Amino acid sequence: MAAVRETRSLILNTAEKLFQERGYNGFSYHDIAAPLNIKNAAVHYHFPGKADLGVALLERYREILRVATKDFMRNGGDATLQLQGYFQFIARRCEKGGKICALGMAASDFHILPEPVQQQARALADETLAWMTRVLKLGREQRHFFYDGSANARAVCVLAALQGAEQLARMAGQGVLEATIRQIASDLGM
Amino acid sequence: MAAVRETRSLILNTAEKLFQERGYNGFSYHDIAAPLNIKNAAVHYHFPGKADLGVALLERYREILRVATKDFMRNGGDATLQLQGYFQFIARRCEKGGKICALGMAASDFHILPEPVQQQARALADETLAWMTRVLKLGREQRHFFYDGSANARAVCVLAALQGAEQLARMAGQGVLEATIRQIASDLGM
DNA sequence: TTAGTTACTTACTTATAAGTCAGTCGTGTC
DNA sequence: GACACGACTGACTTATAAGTAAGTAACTAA
Repeated sequence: MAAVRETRSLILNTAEKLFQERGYNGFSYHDIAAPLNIKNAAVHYHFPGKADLGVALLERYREILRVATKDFMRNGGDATLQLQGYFQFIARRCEKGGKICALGMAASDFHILPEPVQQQARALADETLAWMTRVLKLGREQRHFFYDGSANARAVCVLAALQGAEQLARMAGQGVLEATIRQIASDLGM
Repeated sequence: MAAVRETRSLILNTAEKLFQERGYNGFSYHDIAAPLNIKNAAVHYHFPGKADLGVALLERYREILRVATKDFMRNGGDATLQLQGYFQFIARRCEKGGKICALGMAASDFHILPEPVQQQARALADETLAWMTRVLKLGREQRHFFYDGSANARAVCVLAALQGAEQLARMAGQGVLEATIRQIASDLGM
């Protein structure tokens, strides 16, 4: 028997990878169970329905983001560092196998997600946008970034470009993501 | 009985709508057949396998784009008009029901697409990027647009931002797409 | 030492998707 | 007026996904 809660984490890891590669409808309980050498029903033991799995997935994802940005959101700090951290977070998660970050995948699968998973997806989008807006706002005040328009409109633009680039990269090559990140950074005067 | 080729077009219309709303794995032959009051098997008559349907869908989509840009690609022309046309094309296709344009959906579903459909998706991405690059290149030469960096890197950025915005708009509201379009236009000095 | 709990497995059920195939029905053709 | 053809329908098959129920092995606490 595995250590306490061990299997649950392994299931979430595997499911997250599959979700980012293939989308919510693109993997089954069997696809999760097989590489872990457990049975389909073991996954149902930890996550009775697929919606439970989806919610847990996005909750964990939000938690990672929240931990990484908590201090900045509360006390402010170096906006450049925050943004570069996010660039790395995205690049790392997408580099091998053309994965798409959970936010982008949740967005494109939005209409086929069960309602509780949609709620998580919306929360993730809201939190990410709120954080990005604050980064750009503080960054401009600190004269680290330079841009026209409201911080909010700019945040939407930057986040959209990152999400879109991850996806285009699947078809037009990994260079697309790197080129976009460089261009965004350069546009902001980083 | 329907007029010649009529049903085929209706199937493609319905499938395209479903694809843009729910993704490749998110709809079935039954979902296409039901609103047209035909049977599942009638869809198979026109498109034996789902891959045939996917290929036909993207081929038609590419054709629409090609027709709309053919003259510009050959002889040049007003870059502002081309770009504004694309903004409208995207906004119209996405406004109701949170659809995502076929390029973006193909990207996020890429790894679950049958190989022939992947080829179509790659071709669509390449063509769209080539067109966007030419628009931005000519537009700068004509002094309609102003931007830093290569036309190619900028094209990737603009296209990525549009694709990403469509998707974020599903979760964060339609305003996101409009804000992004305005911001892109403003950044280019339009 | 036994009763309970956790983390599973075995062996199903049910639903739905993709796909097949023989047959039907109207339409123009010779 | 028989015949062929295009565009379907009806009635399947097969595969796979989600989900369930009953049973079991190992540890845990009274």
